Amino acid sequence: MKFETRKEEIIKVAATLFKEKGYSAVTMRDIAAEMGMKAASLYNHISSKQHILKDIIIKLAEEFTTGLTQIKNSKATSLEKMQAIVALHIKITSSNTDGMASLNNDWMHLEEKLEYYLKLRSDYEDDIRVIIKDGILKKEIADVSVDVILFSMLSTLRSLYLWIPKKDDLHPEKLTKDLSKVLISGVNK
Amino acid sequence: MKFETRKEEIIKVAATLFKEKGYSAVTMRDIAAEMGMKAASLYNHISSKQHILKDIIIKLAEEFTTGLTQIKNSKATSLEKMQAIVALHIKITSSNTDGMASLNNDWMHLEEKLEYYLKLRSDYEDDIRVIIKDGILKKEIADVSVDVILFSMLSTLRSLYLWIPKKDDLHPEKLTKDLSKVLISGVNK
DNA sequence: TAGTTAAACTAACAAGCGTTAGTTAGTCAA
DNA sequence: TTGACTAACTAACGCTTGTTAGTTTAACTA
Repeated sequence: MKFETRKEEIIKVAATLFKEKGYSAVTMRDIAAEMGMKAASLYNHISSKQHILKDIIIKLAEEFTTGLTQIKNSKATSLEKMQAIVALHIKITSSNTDGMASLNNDWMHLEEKLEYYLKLRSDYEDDIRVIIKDGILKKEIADVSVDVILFSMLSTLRSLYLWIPKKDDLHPEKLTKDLSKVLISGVNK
Repeated sequence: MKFETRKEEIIKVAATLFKEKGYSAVTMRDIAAEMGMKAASLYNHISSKQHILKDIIIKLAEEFTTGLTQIKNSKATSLEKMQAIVALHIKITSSNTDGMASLNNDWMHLEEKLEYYLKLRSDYEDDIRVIIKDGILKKEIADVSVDVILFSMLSTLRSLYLWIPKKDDLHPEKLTKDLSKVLISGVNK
């Protein structure tokens, strides 16, 4: 709180409200009220509502891209890379669950940056697809449809923002271990 | 198309638009334009925008409740019940992918029916939790955290609406088999 | 102390919102 | 042919939206 600029405070408050009701249902007056000021005063710190959304989403999307690039270029096995992806999502999501809600649900309201976001996302998915394919080739991963594996894994990881805040006593390492086990080894005995 | 009432047409069109932009960002004028009429004319068939949302969401939520009740009361093993839940989600989702988007993303904009919806949802999750617990007790399911299993499974099933429309050649039985395998047996060799 | 700046304010704008009232044109049964 | 019904229309309502302009207040800086 201490060293946060007023702009960062507004973005954080906005992200919380966006998570609850979605970008379109939140008004500048809602954000201002939560900040204890009038809507017009927000414009001393931010340039537009759209810009707030962009700041939230693009920052997170680029974090994911950076993280995955490191994993991709490491010399871990495919299964180890999968586990590292789980850890990456848990790390980023638990540091900003509110922002993750916008990333997942409000990306379509990006205007100028929409195309850029879509590129980041499809590249991200393609990179994971390559890791899975490689794992199947090296017999580390079962020969099921690549898309089914990718979809199932990403669905779970992208929903973490809904679930992590409910666990008040979060141990990222333990969650990474448990979730990796369930995603990779399944749940049957 | 033939035997659809005008009201059903409007609800279907609205669901498609809600999926693309979310309930709050879709205007009655948007829906009307897509129907080839003026916004005011919609009110000859529906009573309010809110009512359209309610029709979409509550119908689906009740379908899930009915389906799960049947599974719960069957004498299948826990693993068979899990597989039946996967099949239930695939069946309902593929019959109405657009509506599923509203169910997942716009339930918080329900007004009078919000409480009822939340009750259906939490009962639904509780019923699945019981099935998982029972499976762990009977050594059919690995002794991992019940919540991790529930969360991982439901995240994937709730995201099906995003993924099913992309597969133009959908075979529900094959998808059920593949997805059950990945969710239950995992992906490693 | 005087000048500058940061960050709040009030007031207002044009545009868009969901919805209502009243009207009109076409279709069918009596 | 008349009367009722259906489903569209135009026009407008009161309200809310994001945003701008201009002003005020208080705190630093010279």
